[in-house]
Amino acid sequence: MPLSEHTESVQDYLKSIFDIQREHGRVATTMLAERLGNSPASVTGMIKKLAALNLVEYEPYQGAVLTPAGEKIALEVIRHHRLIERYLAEALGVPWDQVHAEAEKWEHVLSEDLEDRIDAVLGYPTTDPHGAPIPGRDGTLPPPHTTRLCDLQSGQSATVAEVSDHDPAMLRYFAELGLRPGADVTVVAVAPFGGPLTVRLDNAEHAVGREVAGYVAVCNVTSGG
Amino acid sequence: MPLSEHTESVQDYLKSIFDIQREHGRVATTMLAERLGNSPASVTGMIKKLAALNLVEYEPYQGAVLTPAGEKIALEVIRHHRLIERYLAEALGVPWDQVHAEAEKWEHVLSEDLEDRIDAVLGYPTTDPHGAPIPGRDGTLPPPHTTRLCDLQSGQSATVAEVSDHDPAMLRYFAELGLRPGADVTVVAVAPFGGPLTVRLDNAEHAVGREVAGYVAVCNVTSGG
DNA sequence: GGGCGGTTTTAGGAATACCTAAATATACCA
DNA sequence: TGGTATATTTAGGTATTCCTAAAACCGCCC
Ligand SMILES: [Mn+2]
Ligand SMILES: [Mn+2]
Ligand SMILES: [Mn+2]
Ligand SMILES: [Mn+2]
Repeated sequence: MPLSEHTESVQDYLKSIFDIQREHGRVATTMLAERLGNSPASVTGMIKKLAALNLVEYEPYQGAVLTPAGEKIALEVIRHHRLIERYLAEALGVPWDQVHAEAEKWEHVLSEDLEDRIDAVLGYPTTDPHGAPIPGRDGTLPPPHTTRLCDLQSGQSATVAEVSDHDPAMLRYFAELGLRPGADVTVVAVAPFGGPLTVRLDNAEHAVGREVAGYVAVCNVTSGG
Repeated sequence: MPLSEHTESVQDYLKSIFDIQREHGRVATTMLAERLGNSPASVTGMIKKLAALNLVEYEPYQGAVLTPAGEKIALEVIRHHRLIERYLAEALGVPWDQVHAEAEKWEHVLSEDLEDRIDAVLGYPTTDPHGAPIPGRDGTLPPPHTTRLCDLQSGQSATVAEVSDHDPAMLRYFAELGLRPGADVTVVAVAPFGGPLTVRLDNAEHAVGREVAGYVAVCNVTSGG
């Protein structure tokens, strides 16, 4: 059963449910409604439909969880999305703050054959331009990163692993700072009372808000040096 | 007003109306219904909607004709379609009997920005892989070819200009024969009573049915030699 | 343990784009 | 010029996916 067995709407719901579930466990109606920009009432209706299709398990008032079948489709859509983002950035030079919007549309009409061709042309990449992992053809996906830039303490260094890709303006800001996946970052100072972090990137120092730093995942954390 | 102002359905209707209008003038309900695979009743309904949007002129029982606004959108969709076909064939190696189906889906979600990037990467091509002209950004399109392979007489040579792209099996047949845009073809013999043509391509001779030869447009016709 | 606020579902409806069956207009032919 | 076959439209319906407003539920706090 290829993706095209399901409507674009169903694909988008499953994708969002997957994302929320990763972060929060069971998916509440309102949270899903906010993410999708639909009314809670509409979301209830669609969740019931997904449950009837055996794509989610649903208990009224208790939220929804993906079934294995639903998760498989979600991962397939996410694979399309991230492969396309990577392709647009690499092969067509689309700026990284624009690839998301383009992929959002294309992901639903990509054939499996074209998916494979794109994968091959790119040399079977494992991450999208924002550092997010691309699910394998078999639906495998590494666990999410656990450490964020805002979790680091003064003096610690790390490698940028992934940045949030939903706000184009924030992505342009990240690009300005040099805050891209693979970049080395050092936390020079952490202001108290939830204040900004001072970080060093490419030998330049920048003050960044605590909240923004929460949208950056890091790995390879080392202390001092 | 970008393409996305109109539904995919509207885009497909306008494209088909444009195609039919080129060949037959005023577009009859039934012919459009056949092309789209919809019932005539549905087509009547949509034509009335298009007329309300000022995209076609419509006289009940007399068929429809595109307005300038409708034609502009049709040409825009066709430009997307043919650029995408070309891109898929050239950049991703999609076989020429498969590009049509893929482009049919992608054409509706292509942004103007990505359209420009693809155009540039391809070096501003003027035809798709089947020889059909790609409308310019400004909506210009050369007049259709007037001579078909089946119109040639014994002894005449010509250059293949364009082949029909709607039947993948026929495209594979054309590829086998070497009947691709730009190829030189000579008509060696024409059987009487609507019989087959014998044609020479790449120094090999083939008998092809009169009907199939009607799906091949030619140019640069020369007699004898 | 009752009440209250926020969450969620139900009820009722709108828009889009299809369909089949029946009615009607057109065009052609005798 | 009437009659009929064909093309087209109208009438009535279905499926999808969204909406707002109102009702129902859940959990927390006093
Ligand atoms: Mn896929
Ligand atoms: Mn991304
Ligand atoms: Mn365009
Ligand atoms: Mn083509």
